[in-house]
Amino acid sequence: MPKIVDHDAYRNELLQKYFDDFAHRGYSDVTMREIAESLGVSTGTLYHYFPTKKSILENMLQLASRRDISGAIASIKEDTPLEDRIRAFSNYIMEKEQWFADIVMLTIDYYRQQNKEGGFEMVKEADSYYGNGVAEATGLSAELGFFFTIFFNGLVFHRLAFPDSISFHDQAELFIKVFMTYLRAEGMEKNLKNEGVDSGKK
Amino acid sequence: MPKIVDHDAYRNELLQKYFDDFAHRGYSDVTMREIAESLGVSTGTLYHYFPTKKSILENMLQLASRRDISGAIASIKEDTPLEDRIRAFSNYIMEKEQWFADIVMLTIDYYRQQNKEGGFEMVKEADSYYGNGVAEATGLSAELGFFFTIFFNGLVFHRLAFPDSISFHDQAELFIKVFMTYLRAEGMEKNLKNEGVDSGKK
Amino acid sequence: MPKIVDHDAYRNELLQKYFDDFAHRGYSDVTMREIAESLGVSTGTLYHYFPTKKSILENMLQLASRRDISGAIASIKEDTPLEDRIRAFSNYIMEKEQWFADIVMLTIDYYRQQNKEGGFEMVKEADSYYGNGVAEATGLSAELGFFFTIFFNGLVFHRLAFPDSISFHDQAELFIKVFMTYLRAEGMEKNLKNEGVDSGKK
Amino acid sequence: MPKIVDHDAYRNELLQKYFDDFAHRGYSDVTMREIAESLGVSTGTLYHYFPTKKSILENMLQLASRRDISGAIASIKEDTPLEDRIRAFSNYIMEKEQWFADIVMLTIDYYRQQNKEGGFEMVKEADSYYGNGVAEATGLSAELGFFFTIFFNGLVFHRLAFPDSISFHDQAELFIKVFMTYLRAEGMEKNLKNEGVDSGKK
DNA sequence: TATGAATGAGAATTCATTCAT
DNA sequence: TATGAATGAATTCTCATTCAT
Repeated sequence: MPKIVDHDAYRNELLQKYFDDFAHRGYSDVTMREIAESLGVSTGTLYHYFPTKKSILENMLQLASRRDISGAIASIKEDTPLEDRIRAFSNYIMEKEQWFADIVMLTIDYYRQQNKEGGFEMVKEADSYYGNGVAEATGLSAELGFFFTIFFNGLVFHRLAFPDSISFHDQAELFIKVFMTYLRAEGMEKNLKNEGVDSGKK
Repeated sequence: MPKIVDHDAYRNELLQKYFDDFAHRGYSDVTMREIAESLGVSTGTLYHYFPTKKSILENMLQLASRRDISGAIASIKEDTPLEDRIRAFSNYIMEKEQWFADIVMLTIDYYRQQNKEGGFEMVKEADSYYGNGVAEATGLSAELGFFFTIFFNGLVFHRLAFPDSISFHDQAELFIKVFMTYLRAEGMEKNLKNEGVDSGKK
Repeated sequence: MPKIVDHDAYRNELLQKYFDDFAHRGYSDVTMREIAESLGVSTGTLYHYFPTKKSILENMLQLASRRDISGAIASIKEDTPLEDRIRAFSNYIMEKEQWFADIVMLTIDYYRQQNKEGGFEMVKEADSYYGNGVAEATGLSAELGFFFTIFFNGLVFHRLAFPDSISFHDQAELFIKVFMTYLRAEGMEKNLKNEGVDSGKK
Repeated sequence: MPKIVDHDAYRNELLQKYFDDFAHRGYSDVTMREIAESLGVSTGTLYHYFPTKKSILENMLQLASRRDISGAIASIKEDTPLEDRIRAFSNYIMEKEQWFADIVMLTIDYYRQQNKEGGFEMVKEADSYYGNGVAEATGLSAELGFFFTIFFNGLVFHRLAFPDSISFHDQAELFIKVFMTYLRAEGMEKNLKNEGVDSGKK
């Protein structure tokens, strides 16, 4: 019998190990040799787990979007007011800002590969992470869930491009203030999927 | 003297012609030969105008950020209420969505090159486009100008990655509603740099 | 003891199963993994039976040349006139044309490997199949045996390269006509090794 | 203006220079790097003239089949008896035996590539060299032209595989004897396209 | 015996750049 | 200025072979 290896587990391990470098350097600027070396395996072994370079990007994004949702949701405690939930999300993103920036960059790489001849389909399931996941975890409507996601993706992107330009914390707090003002003005009920959450505020 | 004018004008013409392909395919996936062919010149000629591939990216982003600001500002009429100004900006971005998506993508490429050994400095002036330009054109504070910019960059990015996910118009209108609600609640004065613009309320 | 019988029998089975693919694709274009997969064994097992890829080619040709001769000779009935014997050979080759084409191709591969550093010796015994075997089975002189063989190898080769060019049957019949005309003209006796076979033609 | 090079002439020069090695080592066993080195150019330059490795094989065979016919025909003098013409052909092949062996081997390579996915069409025009060209140059019928060609291809192949087995000269003379016997017996007229050639003997 | 994970040298091909014309 | 032939290091991917289990 051959060496016993949990193929899938090892694949994920490799993906996570190289996630950061891959995103920062960019799909096209990273070489299979470098990836292999960095992971401490031979190129042959790398190809044993990933048939093509593309498949690494594909699997990375898939893995990321899954961990993404679960991680964010886990950071939210039950039975807390809406503002706290939103702030919890915001803090979660701030803490993992680099990681979210990685996802933004890999998404661009993915988009570009997708448009190539022989490219692959966009990972539809990643879309749920953008918006629906947020909505679910906060109790907001899907539209507002996307609103939230869009802003924070924009924030992550902006700070990636211009690190010295703005403060994450300040813009995030501004967002929360603006957002909460709107929700209160409009009346919470309309914007919440689940009645009773954070209501009754005079 | 006329030579120099021609030279620069021709450079810009080349940059604009290939801008879209460059952004969509990505810095690393576009070859100098392809650029040359697409522009109808030889590689030798291309190198005559741009000493390296990097310099094309550099000049492209520079050109983009300049046209960006001027175009947006030009679309705003004087003496209009704040909401109209904001909507004018939003509409401008919607109409040129593809162009803004290109800038987002090229910015990522630029960021990545910047981090490389021998990479170049980030174009500082591009930052003004993000935020300060908006603030200036609308009369908002710099902080709110960035707030605006961040959201719309997020929106452009999101729709780039997930074209079928959300509507530009709907999310933009939602933003305007949220934003205006906040401005009205907080009192316009605090958020405007220039008194007297869009005032007279009450 | 029974192990060894199994071992060799299994080896031959593997060789025969993959003979055709090997010849058609070519020694260098076939991979050990493909061979293994096609045979339903692991690469490890394949290496258990054949220490190197070269050894597969070697054993294949050896096996082929043996079966070749025996098969052809078996197809010839005793005490038949020379023309019938020759035609029997011709028919045998026509029926197994693909098989003979395989041998032609593998022989080229073999020749090329032989010329390499570390290459192997030509299987001398295969030569007997070309010519001597035919001579023996038909009662012709060695020289005419080779003459026969040469023509039919040429025919197989030509049809391999240009399948739509000529008919096997027509050219074979032409050969027999030409050949028999010559034998009759020259006098059979001179061209036959064994007197008495197909004689009495006073 | 760029360096002035006669593209096609240089291509042919490269093809002829490497013809022999290519055939002997085999399509799959020769590397582009080796070809380039052997030709004294860089791999980049090699690719400048041949977009793929396949295209080298393709062009080589095409070039060969053309030179083949013209060379053979040129060696035949006008107004000579048929037997002399045939012998002239035979001598021509004997002198260039190595070269014909090369073509046989390359043809096999070609056939194998042709059968691959993405393979190319067989060079139809090469078929004319086999048979029709001979017929034309000797005045024989097409069928007998192919008969001739088939035998000599077989002879070349056989001597390639088993160099010590038979003599080219002996088998060639045997062929001529057999062939001429048949032609005389059948009556020349039937086998000649052009009346009057080499007839009326005795 | 049998398996298939692991290896790493080497394959075909690409590409930014140079430079003779 | 303009051309495109030439370069060669670097890229993705392959594959015969080994070996721990």
